[in-house]
Amino acid sequence: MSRVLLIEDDQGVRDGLRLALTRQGHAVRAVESGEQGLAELADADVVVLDLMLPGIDGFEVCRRIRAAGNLPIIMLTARGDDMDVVAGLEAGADDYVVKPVQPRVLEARIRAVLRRTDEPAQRTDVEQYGDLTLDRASLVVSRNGEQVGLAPTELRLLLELSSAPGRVLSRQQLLESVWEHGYLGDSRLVDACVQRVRSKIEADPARPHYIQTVRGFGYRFGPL
Amino acid sequence: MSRVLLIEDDQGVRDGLRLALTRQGHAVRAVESGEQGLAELADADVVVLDLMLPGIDGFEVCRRIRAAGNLPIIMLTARGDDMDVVAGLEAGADDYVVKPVQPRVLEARIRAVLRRTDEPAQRTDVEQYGDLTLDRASLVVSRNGEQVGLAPTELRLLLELSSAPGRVLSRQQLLESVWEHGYLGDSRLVDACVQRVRSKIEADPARPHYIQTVRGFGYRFGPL
DNA sequence: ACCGCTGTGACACGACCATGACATTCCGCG
DNA sequence: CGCGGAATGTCATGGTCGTGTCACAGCGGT
Repeated sequence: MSRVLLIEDDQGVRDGLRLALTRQGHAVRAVESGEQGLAELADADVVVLDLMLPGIDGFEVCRRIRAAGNLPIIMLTARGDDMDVVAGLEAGADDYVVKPVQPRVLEARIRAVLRRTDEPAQRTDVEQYGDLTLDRASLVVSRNGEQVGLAPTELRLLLELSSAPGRVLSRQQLLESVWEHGYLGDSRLVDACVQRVRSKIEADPARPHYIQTVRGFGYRFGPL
Repeated sequence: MSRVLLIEDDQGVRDGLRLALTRQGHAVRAVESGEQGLAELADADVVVLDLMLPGIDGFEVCRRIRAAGNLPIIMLTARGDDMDVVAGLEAGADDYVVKPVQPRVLEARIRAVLRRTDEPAQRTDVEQYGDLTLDRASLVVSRNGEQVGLAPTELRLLLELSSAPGRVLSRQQLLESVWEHGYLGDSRLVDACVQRVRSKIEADPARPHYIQTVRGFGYRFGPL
């Protein structure tokens, strides 16, 4: 849905929010310091910023983000004092959320902020299958927010299989649509490619979850 | 400072907030029902909306305001349950504040919301991608404030790629849209031009940040 | 005529892929 | 219950393809 830059030094909170936001379909980049965050600004649509950071503190990070552009910022902190809220918003934050926060509340606030700042050009070519995200426009595949590097043929194979979730495609069909040369005796070609894709997107390639073998027929995509 | 429409049925809260916001320099119009509020929308820059209202309730008022335009809405309510917050934001609110609220906190949130919504006035053809600035009106491209001299074809290529950030464009597509002659066997034309643009806008052309190669498919603009 | 832009070809290099041999699993049948 | 064959998984490797890179020549404009 959108690219979230999460700056949070507590690893537990960081991982929890990353997982939750990823599940909501966001591309989350999580870093643990302000310096790292400032280096990643170009890749973000919105920043979720903890105030208590090692090194340069959250307020300073906020000011620098403001100076660099008009990227929306949601402050996330344990300090819910009125003075803190006012100071945070005056520093340029778009919203101020007090920890602990329910992920879906945070997600709703992210959406509310993006509604204001995002252009109507929303990217909607993303598909979500469990913890697998598949963007047919940018041709990016990611798992748990982690981008997966697929080779061209592997990517074409995955796209082909996922374009018909649940349907079994024979090796012959795949050879025609993915490799474009229809006839090729018996060959482990498709098998080998499927194997490579599995090794990259499956948690346990021996027990595939996304690309399943249908013995005697071919392969099928999709968690069923 | 700005015109605030306060919709709140409790007279004590209403008068208190009106006084406080007026002191901050806002022009406050305070009404006690949704019907009255909806009649006053034209004169407001931002709405502070109580959810517990007699007659039509706050959610319905919110939806009607949304339907009427994109006037920013701050929900103000005693119900701070997570579900309520999510529901309120989903209904189209820009912010959600739980009573009791310090007037200056509310004022800071009003300012934060207005900072976003007043901006569309400066809607220009200037786009910002990281440290790259792209002005589609004046056709000026600059990096870190430094103007970049691009040749006509290079500029068209960059504009084409950046008009669909994140989307992968094939060499064929680029030949058609940038060069306007569709068919041209195999040619390194696009590659060469991409290379030239990279050498001018990328900090490290060997590891491009803005124009990325998607092996086997084409090129993609924008950091992902 | 100069100069910058643009298209083209040659070359290098790395990544990828087709291939075949071998291991493993699955399934039916004795 | 075990066996055998077929289908599939796994792996290493050399060849091939895609891309980066460069130099150069035509061309058009100032």
